[in-house]
Amino acid sequence: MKRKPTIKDVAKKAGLSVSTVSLVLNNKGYVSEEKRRKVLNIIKDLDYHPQRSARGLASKLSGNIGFILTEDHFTHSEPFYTRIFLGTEIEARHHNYYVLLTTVSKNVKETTEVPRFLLEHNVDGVIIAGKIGSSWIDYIRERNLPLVLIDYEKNEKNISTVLIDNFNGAKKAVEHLIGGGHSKIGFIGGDIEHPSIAQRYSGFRQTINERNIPIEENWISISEPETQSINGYKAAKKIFQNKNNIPTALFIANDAMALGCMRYLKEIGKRIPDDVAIVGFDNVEIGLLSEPRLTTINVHREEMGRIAVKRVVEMMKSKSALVTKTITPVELVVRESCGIKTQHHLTD
Amino acid sequence: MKRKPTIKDVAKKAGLSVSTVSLVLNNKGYVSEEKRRKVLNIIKDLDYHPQRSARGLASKLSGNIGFILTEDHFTHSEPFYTRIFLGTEIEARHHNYYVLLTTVSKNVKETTEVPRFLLEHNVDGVIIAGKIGSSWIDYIRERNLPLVLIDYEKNEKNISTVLIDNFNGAKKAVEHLIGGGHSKIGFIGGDIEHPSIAQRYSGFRQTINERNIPIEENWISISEPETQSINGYKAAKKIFQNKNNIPTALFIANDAMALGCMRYLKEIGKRIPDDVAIVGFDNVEIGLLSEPRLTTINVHREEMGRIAVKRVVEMMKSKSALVTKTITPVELVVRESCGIKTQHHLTD
DNA sequence: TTGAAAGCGCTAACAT
DNA sequence: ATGTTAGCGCTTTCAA
Repeated sequence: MKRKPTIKDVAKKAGLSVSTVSLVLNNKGYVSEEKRRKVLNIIKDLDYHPQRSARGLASKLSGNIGFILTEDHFTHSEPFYTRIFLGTEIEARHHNYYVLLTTVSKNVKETTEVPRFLLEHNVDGVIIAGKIGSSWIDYIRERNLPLVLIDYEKNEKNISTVLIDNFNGAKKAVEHLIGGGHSKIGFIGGDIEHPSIAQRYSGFRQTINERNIPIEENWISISEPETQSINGYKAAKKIFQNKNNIPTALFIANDAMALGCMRYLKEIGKRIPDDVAIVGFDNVEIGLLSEPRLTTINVHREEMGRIAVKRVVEMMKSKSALVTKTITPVELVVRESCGIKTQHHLTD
Repeated sequence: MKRKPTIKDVAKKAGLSVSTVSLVLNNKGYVSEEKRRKVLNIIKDLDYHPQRSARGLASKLSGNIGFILTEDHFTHSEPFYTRIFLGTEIEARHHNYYVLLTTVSKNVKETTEVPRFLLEHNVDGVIIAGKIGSSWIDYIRERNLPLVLIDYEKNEKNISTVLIDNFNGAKKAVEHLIGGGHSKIGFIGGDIEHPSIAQRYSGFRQTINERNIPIEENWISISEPETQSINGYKAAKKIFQNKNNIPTALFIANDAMALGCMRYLKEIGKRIPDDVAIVGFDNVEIGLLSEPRLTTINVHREEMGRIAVKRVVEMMKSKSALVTKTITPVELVVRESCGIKTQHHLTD
């Protein structure tokens, strides 16, 4: 078995110095077109690939991007965040970076809890997805690492973010229901502390107001602690306990809760969408398997991951830490749970 | 901002040589208990963490484990494999390794397609989850990298594997149905080329035979190309097209297909479990949200990931590439889709 | 535009 | 049991 070629081998074969080869490798400095080509060819011939650790040691850069997720997010909202993660991996590949994923608890507790890639200076930038404790954000910023948040923001902190157009998503959902003839519309939110949920809620209220539809506070649930299916179930239970005053439609802040809610409604004999129309948010895969299939708001999760990587890479290249805020668009995906046919029927 | 401490700083402060510190760091050689303690304390004081790339360069080891998934697996069977991946991450942490995840197409096509971590010698071992082309397996073995397969095996290749006890899982599922009084039991398999599916199928047949129940081939579908929900849907359609000869129960080789099948059955007005009882396999999270909730066979996905890491680490430490085959147990999880109550009711 | 040489932080002989 | 020293493969001044 032959040894892996090194930059020396390339240099020797090219009759050039190691440093010239290095310049070609990194697209730096000035190298004549002729020699550049020559080097490139030899690299291909030898199937040479520079070794990460050597580069890292010499350049002080790891070539890695850290991706942090809170444990509960990874465990519960799995399909939502894994898709984002997949996006980061794909995009990172294009920029020749690796993504190191790790999960952490909500807040920094002790050093032993800090991701190793931070302790070992093994990442050049960090992406955090979802709601997370401020302590983490501070920790990373203190270390002067480029940081991008996905689906979360802290206004007071001035950090680059990649967000969802939650407000307009909510607007589209509610307008769709109104367009379908509904005027008794409720809302289930879950953890209202999460900016995304708060925005969806505000989109809901504002749209209802704009259309001069009275808001019935009893049909609104924003006190659940989380946004999982069970919270949707419980919220629905509360809303429907007063049998004389129930909504005919619900806009629910995410699909997981929408599914939980549907389950409860079926248990008490409500038909969906005939008795209660439902629109969710996120467009997770499960919505296609539910009965009826879920009308929802599509979120470009993979794309969000990709954008986050682009931002981090920008920040890493130019140290001018220009703070950006990218809002990704959303679309209504009409299926059966809303009971409304539309001309703008999007495919799944 | 102060410089990150290096091994030299530790050595100096301890009044010892760098090599002694290095020995302590790696638990190698002989260092007196006294000095060892001293070094350890100083490391803690300084909050010193050895730098990966320096270690990598000097030791020829990257400290990374590669995790390869085929694209379709990541995209379609998301919840199944992400949980395995999570397990690898957790276990890797204990051994001080990072896991680099990448997706590839089913077979090696060209060099540009080869995961960078292989090209750049950036992993010390590899884990592959799910069915994958032989070409990938060969590629990795040629490079002499420790390799462990999860939920897949190639008998002729002699590779370490972490598998599911598919046969007994199928047995448990079928026996549960028989115990519930069913004698007209069908099977939906999907991609029968996958060893796991083949084993579940064989468990099905053997159990039925043991109980002297006639097998009706029309109730068996093993010709679908994949194992996704749509395949379950289509398979059910075929099985139920002859209205005069239909089963009262189905054992379905995975939950995704079980859900697809349930959807079809509902469309044609069959009640579950009253008309058709269903048992799936895998215990994916969605099964809890279905209507009725899915009876299934639980697979320890996270644990499988952890075991795979343990095996790879063993192989990396001792070059004695002892081939191991670990079969992880499964349990029946009784919910509503089978219509059978049991004393051994497991929690979710 | 190219080359020589120092050195990144660590490990691993080897010497003591 | 501990220290000395030579690299690991690359990037990066600095000189030419």
